[in-house]
Amino acid sequence: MKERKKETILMTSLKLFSKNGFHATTIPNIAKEMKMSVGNIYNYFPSKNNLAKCAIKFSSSILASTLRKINNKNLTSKEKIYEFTKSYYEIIEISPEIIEYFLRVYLSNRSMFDDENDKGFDLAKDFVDEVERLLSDGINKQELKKQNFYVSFSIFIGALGGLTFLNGEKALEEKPIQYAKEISESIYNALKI
Amino acid sequence: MKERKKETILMTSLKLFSKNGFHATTIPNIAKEMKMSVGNIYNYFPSKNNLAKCAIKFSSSILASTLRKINNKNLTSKEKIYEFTKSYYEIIEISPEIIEYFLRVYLSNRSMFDDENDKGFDLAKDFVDEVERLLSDGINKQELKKQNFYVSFSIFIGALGGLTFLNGEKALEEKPIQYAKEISESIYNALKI
Amino acid sequence: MKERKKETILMTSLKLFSKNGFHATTIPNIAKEMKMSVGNIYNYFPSKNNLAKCAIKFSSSILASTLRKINNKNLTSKEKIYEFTKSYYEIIEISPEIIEYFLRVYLSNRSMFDDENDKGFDLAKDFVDEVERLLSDGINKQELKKQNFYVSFSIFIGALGGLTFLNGEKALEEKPIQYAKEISESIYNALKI
Amino acid sequence: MKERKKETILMTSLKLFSKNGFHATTIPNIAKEMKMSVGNIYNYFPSKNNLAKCAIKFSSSILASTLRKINNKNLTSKEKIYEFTKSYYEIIEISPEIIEYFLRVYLSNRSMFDDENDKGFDLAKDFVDEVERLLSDGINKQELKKQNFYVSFSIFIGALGGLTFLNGEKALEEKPIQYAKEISESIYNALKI
DNA sequence: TATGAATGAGGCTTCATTCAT
DNA sequence: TATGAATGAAGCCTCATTCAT
Repeated sequence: MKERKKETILMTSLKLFSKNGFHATTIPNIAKEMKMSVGNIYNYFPSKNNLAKCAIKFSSSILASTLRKINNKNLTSKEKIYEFTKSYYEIIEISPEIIEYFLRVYLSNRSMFDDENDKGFDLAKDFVDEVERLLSDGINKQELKKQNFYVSFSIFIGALGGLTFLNGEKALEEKPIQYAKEISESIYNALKI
Repeated sequence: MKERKKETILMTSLKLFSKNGFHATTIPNIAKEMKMSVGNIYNYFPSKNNLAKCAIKFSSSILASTLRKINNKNLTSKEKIYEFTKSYYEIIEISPEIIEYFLRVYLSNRSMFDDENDKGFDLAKDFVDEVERLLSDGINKQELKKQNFYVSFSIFIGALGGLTFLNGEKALEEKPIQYAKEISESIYNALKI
Repeated sequence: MKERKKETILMTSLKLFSKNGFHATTIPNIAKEMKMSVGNIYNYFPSKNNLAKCAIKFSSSILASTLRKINNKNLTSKEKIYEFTKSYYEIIEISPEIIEYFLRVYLSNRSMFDDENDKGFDLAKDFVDEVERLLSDGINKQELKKQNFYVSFSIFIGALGGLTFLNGEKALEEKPIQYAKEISESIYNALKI
Repeated sequence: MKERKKETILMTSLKLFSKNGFHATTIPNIAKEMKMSVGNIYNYFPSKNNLAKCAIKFSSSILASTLRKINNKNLTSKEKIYEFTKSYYEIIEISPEIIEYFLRVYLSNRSMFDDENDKGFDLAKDFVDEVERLLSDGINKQELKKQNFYVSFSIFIGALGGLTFLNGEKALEEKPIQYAKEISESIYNALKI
């Protein structure tokens, strides 16, 4: 149950951080949202920074496991890209904070996450590894073009993030998921052999 | 000369904001970097928020004019995409702050930029308009696929930004510009008819 | 057994207070050191302040009884001074907290110990009384000079404390007890007729 | 004038620290006492700890220079001890905080003053050096007994401090300075050949 | 225009103490 | 008795902004 409450705090923080940004979210904000006292949060997390770091780990692990499940299916690369794109925008619909968090907090506070234990980007390593698996698998199956991993990664994840950004800007006319088919096809075209 | 000094302040702020983030950059930091007094900055910009907003306008105008020049050339869409990709990563090499600023400041502080006068994303309208011009021009010339603008925008700008992110993470082995050819081809493949 | 546990808490507090100071020692610190719960400490002592006050009483009573035993012996004043000096530095070697406590906690938090019941210094009254007994006894036996009690007290106890201070500063080359002979002789010379 | 204000802050802090102890004195307390804003104090001293450390340096330098002047006079050791005792209790009468500070703050927060730059006790080095000069000078002139420096230091400074303590406890019937003659004679007797 | 000292609200964090179990 | 999660007041410190010079 202690673990349970820790997770609740994490989810609430994730939500507020992703809605308002790291600096604009105060510990009292989080406490109030949870109807919990300020001090008690510190019984679960030693600092606001640590809370933000755990949130990164948490949300990147969701993305990683989502993609892992897809990678484990017996699908073509094209299908996998589509499946992940769909899942990604489903997450945005249900728990937008999981993805928004990267844009709002991680991107702009990277240095905050660097310390002797974690190397910043490593926090998302599991997810990056799964992307690599998807890509190298497609290359092996001669479905995808053999090209620099960073380029493919940028195309794939950059495109997904780009639409997320536009969604956050309220620039889209439809919900992101409506664009899933179209965007995943474009991504596929960029990566295919 | 007043205009001249205003611009110096802007450039310095842009540099510091993009290096350290908006909240981690203080007005005294900026003043010190310029060997100017804190108070005097307020003779040129009414607030720190306003400074950040002007910085957005400034840096998006650079991107916009860069792309405008390319659009005005007599080139195929493929060439234009390549040209802009190159320019984009050249900017990153010479003045990374112009691009980093979006990642560090704009993305995570959007609400800050919303007020009665500016609608946030509108700050980058000029640039978005040029992207649209590039794309619709390609469609007209039957070089690019006719598809939802937001999807194409996400692919194009998302991919460029994705690599910038990886560069910021020190995840790349080469300078971003080394990937320009490869990434612009992928983008083209994603968008072509 | 309740009394027994109470004493254990007291000893632990005394140790931590004297090692780290009153404010730097928290109730959770004490609880953890004892493998006891925070709340349970409050079943034995009503407050942290009270704990500190009891610790003073406890440690001054040790000094008082040590000196009382010496006073009850059939010794010259010179011998008594030497005996007490030795005992004092033995205590420092075995349980430095008993003496350090005065320096770390009592001296700098006197006001804390003043309330309607106790008058601060009175906490050490037993000990002060024994010092007085030693001195007046020496005067009666025409061994010690008849002089103002506070002056003699300052010389005697001040000198012992001075060396304790230097020991705490790690300024001494030997253990305090090595200086016992020399220092007690000096004290005697200061007080003798 | 900036230096002047810095000194005023120092004196005020010294006064409050010595009256109430380090932890019981808050920065707002100090600010209020000076009719100054909290933030402004930080324009002069980077932290509360640093303020306390500067106060140590300041007050030990006063003691050091007082004793240095006496050492430079052509006096017997007995006279020097008397002179310094008098000065010491004069300081207590006029600016008790200078001496009380050691008892209230330094003694009980030593570890606070230890860092890579200052070694705690070194803060008082100037003063300790002057005491050594007084003593070795007396030994050379065959007025004082050749004995361990730490022992003599403890007798001399311990005795002075002992009476200060009693004064702080309001245990004395007269002002400390009334005891100067008597106490300096006892000290001399302890140290003489 | 330029300076930089001054202000004070507000954020993070700590910890004595309580209380439900 | 014993536990330890929960409370919330209070402290240190930062920094955007102002203003007297």
